[in-house]
Parts: sequence; structure tokens; C-alpha cells
Amino acid sequence: MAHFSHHSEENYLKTLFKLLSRQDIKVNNTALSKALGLNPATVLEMVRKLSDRKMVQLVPDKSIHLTEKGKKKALLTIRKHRLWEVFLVEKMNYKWNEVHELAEQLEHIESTDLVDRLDSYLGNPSFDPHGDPIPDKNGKIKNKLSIPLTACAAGKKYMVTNLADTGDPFLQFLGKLNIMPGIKLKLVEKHEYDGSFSVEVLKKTVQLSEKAARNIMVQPA
Amino acid sequence: MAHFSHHSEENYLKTLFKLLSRQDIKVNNTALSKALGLNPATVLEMVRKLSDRKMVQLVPDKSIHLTEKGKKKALLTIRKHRLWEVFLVEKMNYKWNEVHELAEQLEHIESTDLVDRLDSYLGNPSFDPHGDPIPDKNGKIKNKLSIPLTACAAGKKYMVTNLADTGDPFLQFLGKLNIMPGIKLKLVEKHEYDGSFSVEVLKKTVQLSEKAARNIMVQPA
DNA sequence: TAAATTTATTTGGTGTACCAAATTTTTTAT
DNA sequence: ATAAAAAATTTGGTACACCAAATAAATTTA
Repeated sequence: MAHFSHHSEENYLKTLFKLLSRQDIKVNNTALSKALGLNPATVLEMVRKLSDRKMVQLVPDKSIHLTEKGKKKALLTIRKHRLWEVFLVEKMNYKWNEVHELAEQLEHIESTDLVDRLDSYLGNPSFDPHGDPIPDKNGKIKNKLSIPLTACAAGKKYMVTNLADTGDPFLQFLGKLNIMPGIKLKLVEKHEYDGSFSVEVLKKTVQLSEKAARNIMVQPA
Repeated sequence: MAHFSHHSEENYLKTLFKLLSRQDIKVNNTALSKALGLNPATVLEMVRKLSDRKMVQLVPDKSIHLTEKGKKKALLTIRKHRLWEVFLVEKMNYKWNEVHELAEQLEHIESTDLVDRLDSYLGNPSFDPHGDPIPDKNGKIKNKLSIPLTACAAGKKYMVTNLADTGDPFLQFLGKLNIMPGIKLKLVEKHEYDGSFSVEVLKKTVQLSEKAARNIMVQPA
């Protein structure tokens, strides 16, 4: 019963990878701490360990980067997470917005072999139930070319591909509005004065805050 | 990312349950430590915590017992372990002697709901790939009425139901002899002078030490 | 029963992963 | 440029789960 699983390492790398993919700004200790919901002191300590392990690279300007090794591990973790999500939805009949917590546990099972078997068992899916791409064995990700709803044009129709925020509160919220990956919607109107949106989903018009709209990723449809 | 999984608690309870089922003798700290492969000081400390949590009961004569609560949790863990083993063999195409380590990890996934879904997905199996019984939702176990090969009569035919030692070395060893749950064998002869056995398996006769034979559980067939 | 052995327990440590509060450094705004 | 704000870092803790070595208690054996 060897317990040197570096369980949290995977969480750090995964979160870091996600932050870095939103190529906005540089990721510093504060950003990472917030994303992980942990104390900056804790994160600093851990990031230094990850640096010792050659998983991250600490640049003099205080920004945190992934090494190739770290990126590889992050992608593997994301792969595991998303494949388990597919499993839970397709085989265990969970709904797409119920699987996050369980996948969060399952992603830490140590066996690349099992994940590969799971992958082929599920028919080598390219996207998870949230519409997010699943890295293949070599870490390659299929691109979806999605844009946030905030970047869309009023009057046009779109399909939801995935969500930029996969937190439970957001998913629950969207569930009530019947907004989920795969659903079609029409951007009725952008309200300039508060940045909110009117969106038509399943014949009904709903209101979305700027914050919510920013986290809904869509493709023209 | 709440980390209060009491990951090891399940290992202690499971091991304790197994030791107690072999109703030989009483289970003391030494026995449990040996079974877990841990230092007695560690085990004593943990057993006291389990006592605080009302999982085990410490009797004045130093023997360790499970409370109802502890037994329930132990059975749930065993249930999880064995169902995941079935999954790995039936769905992931692992061989029966390759799944132990992985199931050891998977058994700690926290969700009774998932296990129940897994159970019905697998067709509510009563035995795992090693021939060990799988506790149902309520912790009930089907009895197999198996006896060790050492208690068998020469000249008669038997079917292997399960193995009393599920350690990898033993499983590997048996694999080489094609002995596994479900296989039929004939007890050719007991050799009195060293307690060893001659057994016919798949038309070939192999030799088994008393130790090996003691760990092979069979039913008349 | 006394000595030897085994078992139980205590004591002082370890590594991992976390935190709050204080301090230092850096950045931003005035 | 300086004061204020923000970010980074240090310091001193915590809990969990483990260990080795010393000691105490119980059991066995001679």
C-alpha cells in the first residue's frame, strides 16, 4: 500500500495547464492560488517542489510555466478526467452535469494502461460530455474553434460546444436554463447598459449575465 | 478539493474484516500489523482513532473487533473492490490475476451510488474473478461452501472456487500452473511425508506444496 | 517461579499538504 | 517620487499516516 501518489501534483498541473491555455495574461502565484482555492503560501511551497521535480519552470518575473514534462502530465490528467466523464455518462447513465466530482476522484487512478483501455472501450471519443476535447494517448487535442458567447453577433444562431467554467454552481445554473453542450441557441440581443444577453433556448428566451455568457463557448450553427 | 478521505481507514477495516472471518484466533495488534505490512506503533495509533470513530471495539484482552458500523464500511469496501475487479476483467479485458493493484486504488472512490450503478451494469455478479463473493447493497454475502484443497479426498474431482491468498506472488505462481477460479482439477494423491499434493489440471499432473494447497479453495465437482 | 520471549505501548521523528498571520518586495496610482 | 495596494515570501503552526527504537507488560518456557 505505497502512498506516494503525489495526488495533488496532478491537480496543480491540470489547473496550471488550464490557466495557461487561456492565453490572456501570465499566471502568477495569486492566480494559481485562486484557481486552486488554496492559500498562496501553500501554493508557493508546492510550486517550488514542482520546480524541483522539473514539472514547472519559475521565471524571474514571477510567472509560472509548465515544462514539457509538466505539460505531458497535465494532459494525461485531463485525458483521464475527461475519459472517466464519458464513462460515467455513457455507461453509468449519469447526467453530464453530475459527473465532475466523481471524475475528479477517478482522474487520480494511476495506470496509463487502464486509461488507454477505457479510451478504446468508449470508442476513442474526441470530446467529453461537457464538449471539452479529450487529449489522445500522445497528448494531442482536437480544436473546436469555439468562441465565447460574448463574442457573438446578435440575431445569429449558435451551438454550445463547451463551458469555460466547469464548476458545479455554474453547471447547475445552466442546467435550469437547459443550456448544455450540443444545445442550439440564438443570440437575440446584447444589452449594452449592463452587458447582459437575451438568448433563445428551446423556444424560450432567457437572460444571461455577462459573466455567464463569457463562460459559454459556442460555434456558429 | 476536500481531502478528508480517510483513505487508509478503508484498508484497516477491510483487512480486519478478512482476518476476523477466518475465525481461527483473535486478532491482536501484531496480527493486524503483519497483515497490513505496517509498523505496530502505526497500527496501534490508527486502531485507537478507529475506536474513537466507533469503527472498532477494543476489548480488554487486547483483541480488536469491528463494530456494526465498522463491519458495514468494511463490507462496502470489499464490495467496491470486487465489483471493480469484475469491471476490469469483463470490460477492460484484464486477466484475473492482473487486477488486484488497480482495484486496490478504485475501491477508494467515494460514491455508493457509483458502485450500485456499476453493480447493475455488470449484471449484479455474486462473485469476483478470483471466485470471492461480492457483498450486495446490504452487505449480504453468498456462501460458497468451499473447502481448502488440503481437506479433500484423493481420487476425487473438484472445482476451484477461490483463493485464500490473493497476493500477487501466489496468483502469478498459480497462473503458471493454469490454476484459477472455475478450473476443474483432480486430487491424484496426497504425499504423506512432506504434505505435498499431486493434482491433475488440464490433463497434466502438477505438484503443489502443502502451503499452496491450503490456499486453494474448492468445491466438489 | 524466574528467565526468556513476545506483545503492547510510548517516545521522538519523518514527509506531505495544508493554513493564518506577519513581513518583505513589487507594482500601481497619485 | 512616494504612499498605497497588491503580490510574494517567511514563519510558525496543524493533521494525517507513517517509522524506529526504547520501554513496559504480558505470556511462555524452562
